[in-house]
This record gives sequence, C-alpha cells and structure tokens, in this order.
Amino acid sequence: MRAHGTDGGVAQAVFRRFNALRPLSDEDTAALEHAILEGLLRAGPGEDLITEGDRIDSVRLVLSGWLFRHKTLEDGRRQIVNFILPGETCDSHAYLLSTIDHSITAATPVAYADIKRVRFEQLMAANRTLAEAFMCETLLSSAIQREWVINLGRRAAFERVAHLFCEIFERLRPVGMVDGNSCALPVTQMDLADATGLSVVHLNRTIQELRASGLIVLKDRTLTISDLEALKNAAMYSPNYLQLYRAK
Amino acid sequence: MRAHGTDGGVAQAVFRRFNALRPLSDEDTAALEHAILEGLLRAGPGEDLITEGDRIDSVRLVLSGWLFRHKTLEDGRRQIVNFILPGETCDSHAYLLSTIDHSITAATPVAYADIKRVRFEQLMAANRTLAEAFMCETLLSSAIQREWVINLGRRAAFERVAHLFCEIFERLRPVGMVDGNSCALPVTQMDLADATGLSVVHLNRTIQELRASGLIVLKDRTLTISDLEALKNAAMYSPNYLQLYRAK
DNA sequence: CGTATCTTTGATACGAATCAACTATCGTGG
DNA sequence: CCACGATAGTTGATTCGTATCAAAGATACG
Repeated sequence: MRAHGTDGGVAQAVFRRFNALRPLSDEDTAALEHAILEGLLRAGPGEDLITEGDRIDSVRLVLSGWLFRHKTLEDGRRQIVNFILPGETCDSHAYLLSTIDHSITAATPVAYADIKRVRFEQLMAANRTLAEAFMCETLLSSAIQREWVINLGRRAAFERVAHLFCEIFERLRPVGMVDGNSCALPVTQMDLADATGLSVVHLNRTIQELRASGLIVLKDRTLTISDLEALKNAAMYSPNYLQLYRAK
Repeated sequence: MRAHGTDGGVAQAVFRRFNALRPLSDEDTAALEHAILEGLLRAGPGEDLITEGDRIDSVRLVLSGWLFRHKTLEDGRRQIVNFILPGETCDSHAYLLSTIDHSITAATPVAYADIKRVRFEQLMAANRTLAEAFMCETLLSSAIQREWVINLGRRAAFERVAHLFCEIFERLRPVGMVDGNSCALPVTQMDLADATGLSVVHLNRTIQELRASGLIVLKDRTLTISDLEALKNAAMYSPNYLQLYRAK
C-alpha cells in the first residue's frame, strides 16, 4: 500500500525530516512507510495524546498539525516545555520508562501514526539507519530542551520570543512547512506565554514590540519574518543546536 | 581485573545507578566494569570534557566528582543547563550527532571512564540490558531537562532554588552520596545562580531566606536539608520525573 | 601574609506580573 | 442571518520581584 506518488503522501513531513537526520534508502523508506500506514490516527485540538503519569507502549510520528508538551504545577501554573511539529516524533524509546512526566496535547487537528512498541523494536532491529534516525530524534529533542533552558534562564522577554520564533521557523523549514518568509503559528498568545515563561499580558506587549521593530508580522495565525537575520541577531540565535546530524 | 570486593570499586556509583535503571546480572556488571576499567581518566576543576562545537566519539561515565553542562550567549551570559553527578553518563549515543551544542566542565576533581564509540556499540549490541539502561540514562536526562524548563519558566526564586536542592539530593541518594540528611554541594553560588537563572546577589539572598525558614543549612559546601518534605512542599517538587525506570 | 575568589550587605532601577477593563474575533444556535 | 456567549487579543495603572551597581567581609590559596 504505497502512498500517492513521489510526494511521500500523508507522511511527507516525516520522510523529509528523517532524510535530514539520516539519508534513507528506498528500503528504509518503504519499511517506515509500512509501519506508519498501519497505525494512522487523528486527534482534535485540546485532546491529550499522553497524560502525565501514563505508561506508554508506542511511539508516535506526527504527520500533520502541532502539539505541545507541557507540565503543570499543583497551583495551575503551566509551562509548555516544547512544541512538536509535523514530521517530529513523540517520545521514541520512552516506553522504556515507567511513567511519563509530562502531557502531550494537540494544539490543532493532528494526524499521526501510532507504532506499537513491539513493531517499533522490530523496525529498529531490522533497520540500522532507521534506528539511528530515531535515536537522533531523541537527541535532537534534548538539544532543543537545553536551548529552552538558556532561553528561559538568560534571555530577556524580547530576545526570548524572538528566539522562539526563529526556532519554530527553522524547525518548520526542513519539513516544507514554510512559505517564503512566512509560516503558520497556530497557537494562542496564551500558549506562547506558557512556552516563554511570560504572562499573557507581557507576551502580548513583547509581540507588539517585535512588530514595532519591523522584525515580524503576526496576523491570522501566520508568522512572517521580515528579516530573519535581524531577528536572529536580536535573539542571539545560533542554529547549531538544530543541525546536529552527522554527515556520513 | 576485578575491582575490590563487593563494593563495586571505583565504579560503585555507576553500578548503583545502573541497577536503579535496570537490574544488572553478574554478566552485565562484568561487561560494564571491563569497559570502564579500560578507559579510566581524570579531570581537574574548570577543565572542559567537551566544548561546544566539538565532535565526540566516546561515551563517558562519571565515577566521582561533579560536572556541569552549560551554554553561553555571545555577550557572556551563562546558563548551566544541568549538573552531571557521580554515576551518571555524559551523552551516551551523542556521537551520532555532528557537533555538540553545549560544553561540559568539571566543577570538582573528576574521575571518569571514557568508552570509545566502537567499544560502546559492541557493548550495546552484545548486552541488551545495558543497552536499555544507557537508553534510560538518555531519557532521564531529558526528563530532568524538561523539569528545569518549568523550574526556570514558572517557579519563583525561592521555589526554584528549593527545587534544585531537592533534585540534587534525590539524584545523589541512589548512588550513595548522601549522609543522613546531608550531601556535598561542591559548587559556588555563582554556579547555582547560573543554574537557576538568577543573579548571584539574588541567589545569595534566596539561600538566606531558605536558611531563615529553617529548611536548609548550607555551610562549607555541605547542604543539610532539615526537613525534606517541607522543602519539597515549598518547591512544589514532585519526584516522578526522576523515578522513571519500569519495574520488570 | 597578601591576593584572588567567594559571600554578604545596602541602595536603587527596571522588567515583568498582576489587576481590571475593554475590544475584537469566532463559533453556535435560535 | 443575526444575537449571543465564549475565547482571544489589547490597553492602562500599579505592584513586586529580581537585576544592577557598589562595596565590605570572609575564606581559600600560594
């Protein structure tokens, strides 16, 4: 059961991303596609894919839509610790842990593939390139997490939001989700506030500052970055943490 | 070449930690010990084990001493993104990535084992339990990283420092590095400030607040937690992110 | 014993949170 | 199709937490 033609079908973003991590042979691609097509699922905005405390027994690949990982304190303070974008993987290998320490919620309508643990382990055992690519996914998400730590710990609000926008843009680009200098930003300002550790009010003012500086246009859930280099400078953005694949 | 007796020898902390992740058979233990003893090395305080931008080709296990991972912005602002404590692993699998996005520096004299990539891959291929344990190490360090994101993003200074102290204590406990309700804290207040995203001055005042609340004693690089439950409450600490191993 | 590093204290400034409205947008049902 | 409530975005006023600046003690160190 092949997907339509050469565009990669429903899993195009996944293939693009994997190829950026490790070049896939036709055989690799076919094996991955097969596993994906066995477990296609959908979720609606606000729906939890994983809830803190769950045990999990599968790996999920996001075909389309945005999700976020988040943790909440007893008194309700919430922090989004990462976004999960098309082509990215939720918690590969995480079935090895007893329980999950955070929740994953769909921000938009989401299509994803659910690959059961046993199936996933077969795939990894049979195909070394895919195993390495999945491992890189895990390592990359750690690298992003580290960058978020310095973002929250050492960048001021203006830089922080600028940095988040640079990162999202650079993560969406390799999966073909940017159009010129624009990309979708299908989350509310409250979500952005919870991702940047700011209050909604201050986030709103910071975005207005970014607009006033002529760095971005944000309207109708679409982010346009007028001058990416200028935005990166403002954010002290250094992209090396995202481009971590080892050229063969 | 066995280590001395039943105490695990120089690598005692490593074995304790691995056993907490995955119970090791005698055979597992022997294989791991063998690999460790082949590559014993030392580093002094301030010495870099890994510098941002390096390519790496080995995995390191910390036998004794503290290190920290850190990232620095162009203008010198520094963020410690994690501590690496005895028994823990630096970047297992990270040789898959092209370059490393952060530096690792010794905070104290450190003894560690350097296992070359090829050797490490042999070990993983030959021993599934060890492979899973190393994978868990990677996943756990991600979980800690996520917790640090919420710590920096949503906890106030007092809670934040309290949380860090709870976490360090709970990470040192399973490797036998706590003594009653005390543990070593062999880092400067500047390091703690860079780990919590605070200024040194404010960190100092926060520690004094914690002392005044009777929650901790911190003197001569020794942290004593008078009432761990009270400290956890103050920090809104929930330990589940550290206890992630799946009972067999 | 003198110097560098680390810790502590005080005074002041500023960035971001909070509180309270108000406006705009979106979805939905009458 | 419009009215309505709910959700999202925006604005102003004020408070508070934390940074910054400056300097004094304390401690470690060669």
